[in-house]
Amino acid sequence: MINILMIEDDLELAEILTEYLEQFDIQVTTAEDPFIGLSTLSMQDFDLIILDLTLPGIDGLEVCKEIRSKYSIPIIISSARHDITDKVTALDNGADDYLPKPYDPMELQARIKSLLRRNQQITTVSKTMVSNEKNNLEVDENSMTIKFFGNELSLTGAEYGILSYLIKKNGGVVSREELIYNVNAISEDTSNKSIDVIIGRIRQKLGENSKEPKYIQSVRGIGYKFLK
Amino acid sequence: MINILMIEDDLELAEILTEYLEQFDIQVTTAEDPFIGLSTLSMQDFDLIILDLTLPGIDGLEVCKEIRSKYSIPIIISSARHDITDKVTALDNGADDYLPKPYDPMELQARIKSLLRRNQQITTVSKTMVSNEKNNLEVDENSMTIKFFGNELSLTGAEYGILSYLIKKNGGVVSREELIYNVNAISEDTSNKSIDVIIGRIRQKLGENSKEPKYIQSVRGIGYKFLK
DNA sequence: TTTATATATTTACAAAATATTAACTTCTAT
DNA sequence: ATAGAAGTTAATATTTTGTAAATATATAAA
Repeated sequence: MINILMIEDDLELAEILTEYLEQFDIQVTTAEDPFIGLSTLSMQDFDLIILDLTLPGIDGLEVCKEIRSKYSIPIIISSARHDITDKVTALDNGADDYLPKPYDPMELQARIKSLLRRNQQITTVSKTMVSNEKNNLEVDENSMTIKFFGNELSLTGAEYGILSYLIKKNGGVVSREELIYNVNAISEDTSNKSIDVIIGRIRQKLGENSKEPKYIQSVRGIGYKFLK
Repeated sequence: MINILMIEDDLELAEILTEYLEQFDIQVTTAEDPFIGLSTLSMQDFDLIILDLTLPGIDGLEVCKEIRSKYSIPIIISSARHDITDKVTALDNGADDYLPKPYDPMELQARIKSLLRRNQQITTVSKTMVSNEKNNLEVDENSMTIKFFGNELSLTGAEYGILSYLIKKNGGVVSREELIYNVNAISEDTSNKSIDVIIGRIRQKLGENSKEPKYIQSVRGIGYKFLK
């Protein structure tokens, strides 16, 4: 799923494009106002920006400069201004493409694809950390690794899946069924008992004594929870 | 100094553009014939290609596909064909931009600059070694080469594609499907098993022991990741 | 408290899944 | 024709998952 931010005050056009792009698994968030657009950008992750130039309150070129000064996200300018100076200024100010209105949505889609193909570099990092005096665990979903006091644990797929699931649940109780159903590396026809076995193996790797658990605690009759 | 290869049979236009771009420290090599263009490309390093679509002997789209299957160099299509299908097909076949003739040379220059800004990055991975610290892997996307401890590795297209992809992912787990889909030199109907074989060949060239991998680690059930 | 029952933990093992490697075929370009 | 590369297949090695059985612990009933 690709996420695009569209800064465009022509809502009718925005609507048409949004619907068109949806077909290609591209989700569009529209900001009518450029300032709202900028604040949306600071709160959410997007893969690309489509920016109109004639906006209320501020010139689109300024918005473009502003975005480029903070982010390396690809920008496509979509504008009714056909002036060569506008095009050159926009491209010089950090825009990656300039599409003069009106255009065929198909061309927009093709240009988005082309730009993202080049730009599909480093994926957004998603890290979850749990740390206090007693425990210090860091889940890196990107590399599928878990660090325990700074050292990478050597976990199998099922072990990684269960431990990261418990950690992400942030202390909530998780049933065995929930684990079987949600952890990819565990097949769905696995028996509940097998979960206990995998938990045992994780505990061993954490150097945990199940009598006095510091990390994973069993919840009788249900499953397990991660101790915060 | 920027080096551009222009494949264009309208020599008058080529002459005008060449002179214009020279002002901006851009050197243009013109190939009137597409086949000569392709062989020039294989002998010299260029930063970007400007490709006309209506060429003698072969369709420009074919040339585009051909170039993209071997190189990751940016391609700007410059064409009198305004048809939306041509635009979309070109962009889908690996072109980075499509500029309908006639255009202002100034716009061409702005688009060249914008594209190169994105594309002229070099990825370097440095590792801390026992004895000394050194940058030991360096990916140069322009020349499509990878240096290992300063020496250029002799990699085939598929090997370069996979290794550079893994490195760019910065330690993120990459599935076999993702590699098949995203690495140009690998055809899309390749079986997953073949990826393992190519990985094996890369490992051999890196002098890696798969039991104790320093560079490429397999991620059971998914694919591989590059060790940071 | 004692006993019975349910549940959890641990250990050992077999089956299944997956990765690695080598040898071979096909394809492409020269 | 030849060489090099990509891709396939099959044999081998390895790892992981899941199960079963033995043991330990907790809960509830007598």
